[in-house]
Amino acid sequence: MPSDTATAPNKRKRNRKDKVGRPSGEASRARILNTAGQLFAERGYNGVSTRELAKAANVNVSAIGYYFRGKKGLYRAVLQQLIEDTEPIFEPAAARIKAGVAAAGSDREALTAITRDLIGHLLRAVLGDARMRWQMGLMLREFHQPSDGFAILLEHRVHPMHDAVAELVAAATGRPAGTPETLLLTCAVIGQCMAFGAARNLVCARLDWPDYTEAAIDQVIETVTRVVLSALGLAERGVPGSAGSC
Amino acid sequence: MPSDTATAPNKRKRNRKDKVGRPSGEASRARILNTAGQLFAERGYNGVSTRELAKAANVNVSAIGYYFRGKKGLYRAVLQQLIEDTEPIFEPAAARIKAGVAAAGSDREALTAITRDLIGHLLRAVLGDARMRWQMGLMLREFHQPSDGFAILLEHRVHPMHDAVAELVAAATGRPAGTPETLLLTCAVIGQCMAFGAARNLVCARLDWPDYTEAAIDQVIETVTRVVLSALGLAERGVPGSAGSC
DNA sequence: CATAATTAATCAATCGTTTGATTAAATGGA
DNA sequence: TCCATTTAATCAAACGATTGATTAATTATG
Repeated sequence: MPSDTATAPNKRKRNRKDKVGRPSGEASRARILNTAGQLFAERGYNGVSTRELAKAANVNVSAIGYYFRGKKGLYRAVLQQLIEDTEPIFEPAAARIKAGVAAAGSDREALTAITRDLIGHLLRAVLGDARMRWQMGLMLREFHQPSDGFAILLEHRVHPMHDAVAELVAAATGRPAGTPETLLLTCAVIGQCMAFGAARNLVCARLDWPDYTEAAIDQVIETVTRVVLSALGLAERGVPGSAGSC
Repeated sequence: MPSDTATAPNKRKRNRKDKVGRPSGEASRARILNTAGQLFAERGYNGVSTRELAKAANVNVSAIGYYFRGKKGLYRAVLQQLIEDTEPIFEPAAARIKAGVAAAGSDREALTAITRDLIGHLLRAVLGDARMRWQMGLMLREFHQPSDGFAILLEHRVHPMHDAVAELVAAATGRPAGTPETLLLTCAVIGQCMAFGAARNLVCARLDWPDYTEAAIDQVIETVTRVVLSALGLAERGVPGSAGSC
């Protein structure tokens, strides 16, 4: 019988050893969580049935109710797990940007380096790493069709990252960080990266790519970096790029 | 019983009067098509049941089978209708860009004007017009999770528009239109606009907007226009913007 | 009357969820 | 050490509800 903590079966009561019953519970729970994340990301909440999910995760259907109180609870748990998993990636990234911007002052060379670092890491995460890939897919789904979990996603992942990038944008443009102009430009910068993740099929179709290869990702990063740098007025001169006709 | 044309019930057979039976068939068909488009756009194919759909369109459930041979047929018809509806918007827009670029030659003022026109029209379509809004929502869904209809969407709407914008990008950057750099930059430009449509909830949350108002759309257009112009090296000087530190 | 349009009723299949029983490991008294 | 007890985990089976689809009958119009 599931506990009232909504995230784990009854565990709290026995303090002596805390280990009774079968030992494979944690593994099954994690397997469900992982499989559900991938399937929800690629087909949506309504596109995946609990039976198919259970079969893919090699568990019995009732395990979903046992561990997560049902399908909706599982979806919420997937979002929470997503937040936890991306913590060690996003948290230090945001912190590094903030610290870098504070240290850079008005040194535009330094701001350029920070921007390059940001775009590279963001795009490699969104387009490259297999796990991060479907996690970003799930986030994109939430952005376009928010569920109950959209709020916590906004609070724990979107706002911190946007705030950090907004400081970078503010430093580059010389505007305060809270102005609508800065916020919109921040959305444009981050949106530029997300777009290449969301429209993966479209981009690959246009470029005649089978999928995002390592070399392809490098090309995307180069393009986006140029766009963002020029948008922030940080475009380096002397590089055979698209920006700067001065 | 539905006909074999997959888009209309039996009509071709009677040539004498060609008008027998009830006259409201076309209206019902159109009502289903329109309602289905909106619902599919906001909740996805699996998120809408035929019963709910029929109730929303004020028709009997069997009308879906009668007019469209079932749910899948209805979805295909929605995509085809979408293509037809957006024809008078996209076709002349793409043509105007191509003609404008050809006429502009290397006149950067003219290229700037074309770009302003493009971004303005595109964003107003994606963010403003109620009908175009959910149509774009459907297209974004297809981009992220392609169905059978993705191919014709690609052929009739994506490729023509991308080709036109690619010519503009090529003219602005001085590169050939077919190079990977040009194609990627084109994806970046169009993706920039789509991103503000896809992440509507996110943008509004960040800007503390209830929704995209007329004034809000103007601000978005201004921001995106600046980004794109600077990315194309068309940034006008003397404007208190973010680009150009020359 | 002929025909197109619409209706209610019903179909098998699948949905998410729940049940009761069973299995496997850890526990504690002898 | 042995064995009954406790607990967590897993399972097959079934629940009622809903799904997309289809049927046969009815309505309305030229």
